[in-house]
Amino acid sequence: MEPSIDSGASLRRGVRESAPTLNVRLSDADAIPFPTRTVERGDALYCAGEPLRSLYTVQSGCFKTVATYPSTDDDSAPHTQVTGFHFANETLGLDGVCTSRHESDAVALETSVVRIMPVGILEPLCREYAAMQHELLAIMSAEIVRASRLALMLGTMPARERVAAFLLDFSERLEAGAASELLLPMTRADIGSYLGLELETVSRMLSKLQREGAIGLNGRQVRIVDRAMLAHH
Amino acid sequence: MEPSIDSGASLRRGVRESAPTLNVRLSDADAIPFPTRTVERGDALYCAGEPLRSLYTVQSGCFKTVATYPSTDDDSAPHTQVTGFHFANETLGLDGVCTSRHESDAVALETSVVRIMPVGILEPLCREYAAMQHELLAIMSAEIVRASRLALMLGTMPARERVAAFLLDFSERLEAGAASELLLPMTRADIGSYLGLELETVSRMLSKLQREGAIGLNGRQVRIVDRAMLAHH
DNA sequence: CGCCACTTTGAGGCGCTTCAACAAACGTGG
DNA sequence: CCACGTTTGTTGAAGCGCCTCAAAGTGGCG
Repeated sequence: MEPSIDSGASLRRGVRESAPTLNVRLSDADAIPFPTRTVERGDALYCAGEPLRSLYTVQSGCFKTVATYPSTDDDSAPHTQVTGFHFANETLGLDGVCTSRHESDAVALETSVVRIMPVGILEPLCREYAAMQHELLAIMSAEIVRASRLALMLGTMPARERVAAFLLDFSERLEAGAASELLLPMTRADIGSYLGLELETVSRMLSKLQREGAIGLNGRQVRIVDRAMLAHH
Repeated sequence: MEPSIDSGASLRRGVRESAPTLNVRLSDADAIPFPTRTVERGDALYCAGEPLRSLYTVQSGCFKTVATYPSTDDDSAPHTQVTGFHFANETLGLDGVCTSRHESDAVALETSVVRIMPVGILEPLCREYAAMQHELLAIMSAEIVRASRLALMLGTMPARERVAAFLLDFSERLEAGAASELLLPMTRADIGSYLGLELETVSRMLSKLQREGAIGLNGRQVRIVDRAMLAHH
């Protein structure tokens, strides 16, 4: 896929069009000669603990971010969880700004291309262009909201609703926008880790949604049949 | 409490000292004549949906932020959850930057004082001072990490560990720093909502931790007796 | 073709929720 | 001041949802 000039489209849902000031935004970063990098399926774009050199915008493909947490424990297995999936036009590495080190691993779920934006260049750019600064802040804020929504889901929803919400969210974030034919790039285990469920539970809930007629299911191929049924339950 | 000049202390754990550039940071915002506001216990500093006018730094007291989420449902009760507690020197309102509207309610758990930083002033200031911009980005990044950690906890830990982790986190975030005598400003229901548990479960786990000798317990007074026992389990 | 990673489905058990009763602390008005 | 309702906290018993363990099925790829 060639890097499209998405000058009109905002980078994320909920991001406002920029102020009428100088119109240079992250979305327009195509205009800036940032290099790109290709990451093969299963390879890490970066790992937790590495010094933060750049932020990355997904050009094509898909990543998962995996947090490894020594837990409150010392010897036993550390907690680990998929904290997010990231598709085209989404930005990776934001969680590392605070410590100047990456807080999680970013692993490609398929062969993917990212645009590399060095933080040493990004921050001065944002000081120069108000719209760019505003958009970076907006992107980070959106990431806070995203993480909080995840926490809310993990804290309040039963398994069935979590899986349903995951499918809806996934379909809405696709470039096509609200497609009904999905091809999941991640395993049941990944989904389960993300949703705070076991992979067997994810599988069972998908099967149940299929029996109820809300979705069509064939391995990683999912067809959303009844959106309302997924949403209202 | 008078607004202390915490010029040396960083605003949050994990935030690096600023670069050797012009030394104007959010931490030094005392130097800027931002107004303050007092919020009585139980009152809202802001509510979800309101337009974002300012960010707020807690001077004294404590807040909870509550997310109300229409859920995937229409008629039944909406999901609601405490997404965070915020003590002195912590910043409120960051989740609203992306939509220019607050995403949650902020309610004072006790009579509290905040410093009001209008976003219309803050963004230009950050463009002028690199260190200030960097610190704002760092604070937002730290909030992403915080929310992700919460999600990780909700996704992986059993009830006992959640409560133990909550107590440790609380004690570390106190101004005194790692105090062992805590006075919880929030109810069991608040804690439960935050941890994705029922209030009865929180109460049971606290009692259990007391029986095991990890803490002393008397209503909202908690004394941390054995830190290792809380951490390593 | 045969291996391996992934998925599905079943059966049983545990952890947390739910429902319920009671105790304690608090504020309020008589 | 104490009686009173309200809010908060504790503890018990029963039930269910998800996890755990197990086994078989499926698809991709060397």
